Amino acid sequence: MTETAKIEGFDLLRFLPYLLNQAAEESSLTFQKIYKDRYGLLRTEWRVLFHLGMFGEMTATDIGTRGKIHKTKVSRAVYRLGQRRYLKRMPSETDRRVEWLVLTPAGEAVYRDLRDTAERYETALLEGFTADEVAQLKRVLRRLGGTPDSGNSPK
Amino acid sequence: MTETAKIEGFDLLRFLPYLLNQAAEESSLTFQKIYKDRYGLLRTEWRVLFHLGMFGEMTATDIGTRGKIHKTKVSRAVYRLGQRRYLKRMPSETDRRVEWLVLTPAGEAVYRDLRDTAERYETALLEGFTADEVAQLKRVLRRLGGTPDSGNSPK
DNA sequence: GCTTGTTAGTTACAAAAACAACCATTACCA
DNA sequence: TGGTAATGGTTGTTTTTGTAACTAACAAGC
Repeated sequence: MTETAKIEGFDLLRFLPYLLNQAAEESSLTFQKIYKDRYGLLRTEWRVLFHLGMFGEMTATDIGTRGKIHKTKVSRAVYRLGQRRYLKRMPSETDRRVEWLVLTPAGEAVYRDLRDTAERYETALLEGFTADEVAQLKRVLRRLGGTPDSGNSPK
Repeated sequence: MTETAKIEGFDLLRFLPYLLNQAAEESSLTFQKIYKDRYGLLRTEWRVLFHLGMFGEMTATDIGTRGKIHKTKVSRAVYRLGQRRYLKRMPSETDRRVEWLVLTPAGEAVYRDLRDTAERYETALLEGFTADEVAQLKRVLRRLGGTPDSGNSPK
């Protein structure tokens, strides 16, 4: 790597959004290979699947709100997951615009496999950091990302 | 938000790659509006510009390696930055495949403006965290993202 | 009931990214 | 040398995404 040093009082390598991107890129590229190679899933599809696996029945809008995923992305992911028979759609009895989404047994199996893999992957990723560092990192990231503190938040 | 609770021992909201993504997404979407509205830059273009502003002369490959940006993305970003006269290309004397890239005065001006904006943005983003938290966050992120410790690293 | 406004979700089209194939050069090495 | 591999960079094609506009259903006020 050839380059001329050119120091000014700003270092891209310490610029937070840059660091966040690099770290996010690195960690999701690695994990992406797994769900893509193993099940042919796209990033959004994986995210939708995980939401359903974790929370059970949800509507498309619920998923979008929770995961900050745009509704068109959710819509297309749901469509593809449906085609692969990883989820089924159940029309709501009370509102005909709404469909409840729920994983099929096949979808559940994929979810469990990926969830376990994710857990192992995270463990590997965090090897070498102390429990304190990890806890603090996650706390800070949650605040930065605007993630609700815990499982439930009202609309 | 309607949902059935379905607790199993894994929480997507605590899954590190997920948190990283949310935080990265949040922070770069906000900043994206600035460089897009103000200069019509694309994300990759902004990143390339910043690299050049920070390190001075570099080749396309250098930028790709440093920033983990695929070479086709770099190539197209360089092309567009060239069209806008934000950078100029200088053929290498020793290797006719290589071109050195360097910002024009116009490019420098854009860089300085965006850099300063970025600095203010980061300050706002990190308001409410202690200096210690920030330092530790960045240290951890650098390690996760495989970012070289400081400005210079040999090939 | 009927008009107006919202909400859930899909679809169409344009912009951007991923992927692969491709020159032109330079490096390696028998 | 000369032939093969590797490198720097660009271009073409296919996937994904982003943005807007749209349909269908519900809600609210009069």
